Amino acid sequence: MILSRIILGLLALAPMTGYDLKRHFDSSARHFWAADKAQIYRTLARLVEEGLAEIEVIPGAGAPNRQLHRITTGGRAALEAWLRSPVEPHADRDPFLARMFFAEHLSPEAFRALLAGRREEAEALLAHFERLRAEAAEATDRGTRMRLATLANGIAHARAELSWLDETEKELP
Amino acid sequence: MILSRIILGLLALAPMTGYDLKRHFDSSARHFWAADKAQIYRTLARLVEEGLAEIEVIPGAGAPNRQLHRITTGGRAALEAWLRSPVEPHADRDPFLARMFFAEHLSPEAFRALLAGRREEAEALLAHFERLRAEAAEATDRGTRMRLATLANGIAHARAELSWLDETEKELP
DNA sequence: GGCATATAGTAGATTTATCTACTAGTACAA
DNA sequence: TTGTACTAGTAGATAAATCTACTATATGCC
Repeated sequence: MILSRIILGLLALAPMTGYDLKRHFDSSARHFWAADKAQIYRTLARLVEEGLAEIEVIPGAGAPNRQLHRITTGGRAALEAWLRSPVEPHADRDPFLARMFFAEHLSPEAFRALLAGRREEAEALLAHFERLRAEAAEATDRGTRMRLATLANGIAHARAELSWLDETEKELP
Repeated sequence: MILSRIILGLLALAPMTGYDLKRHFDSSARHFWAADKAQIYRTLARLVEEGLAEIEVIPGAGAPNRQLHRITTGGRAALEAWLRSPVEPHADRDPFLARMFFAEHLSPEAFRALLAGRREEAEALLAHFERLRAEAAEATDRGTRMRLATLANGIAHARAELSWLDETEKELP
């Protein structure tokens, strides 16, 4: 499963709790992967079972314990093996484009609203990405520069989407 | 399920067999939805159960019968209700970007190969889209123009990906 | 004081999607 | 004549993802 390898990759950056991971998936990893909370915890449990990660329980004074997950040597090996394996086929599923494809069944107003909603989303996404990029310090090491390049990919696509919206709104008023 | 509504949309264009639908998902609908053959047939069966589509069996002379699926009045209503409902949240999952994010664990050669593979894919996709666009006659009706705009979206993103690759290969040789 | 939000995690069910392996005939080419 | 690819569909298992609903505590706000 790809999710398990992404989690290993994140744990290789720093030991984390399930909650920490969820925050990563909602911010820095948002442009390439989404993960449900339940799925993250389940996957972590499996990684521990397989010996690819281990748990250090940090007792919360009163508060619930934190289970800090740390990648093991075996985990690092599994991560690297995955990175060297053939890239999984990728087929995007975009509910907006699906609607666009059949939008002839919509009234002109409803159609314009559809495009407006997409624009709002794309703008929010672009703002999110640019905030992330601004937060990042200058890229010194190769790892950071690669993560920034991944972010640049999200920015490029968000901008492409906005340009396409400009054109489309002109073409199909 | 979104897939069922997309299938209704395609059936609204013309009555089709499961096989015909599969071909659509692999060509004209490829930039926004992928569907497994088994999933298509299962979904068709459900649509018939729900009265949203009906089957006309076309006996094959010797060859297996074709089950032509035709959208019903109820099916058209369901399609339009879906189009008017709020757009489903969309979170893309891109295995390539996931690897890119952790590519510091790769050797420089393996990293270059990763980018080269992505470039090949993007070029093939762009060629596929441009072939589709060339095949299409001039857009006269609104429906065709909307489908062409959907295609233009795919083209815009394929081009954005190629530009990003150009930059990234310069930035991270 | 009461409420919302963030932290941290668990449990179970259901829905979707994918994988594998079949049947069966047609068309075409080496 | 054997093999490959295409058309058309079925069956069952497994994997992955999502939804819903819980338990707790801490922190800050009005």
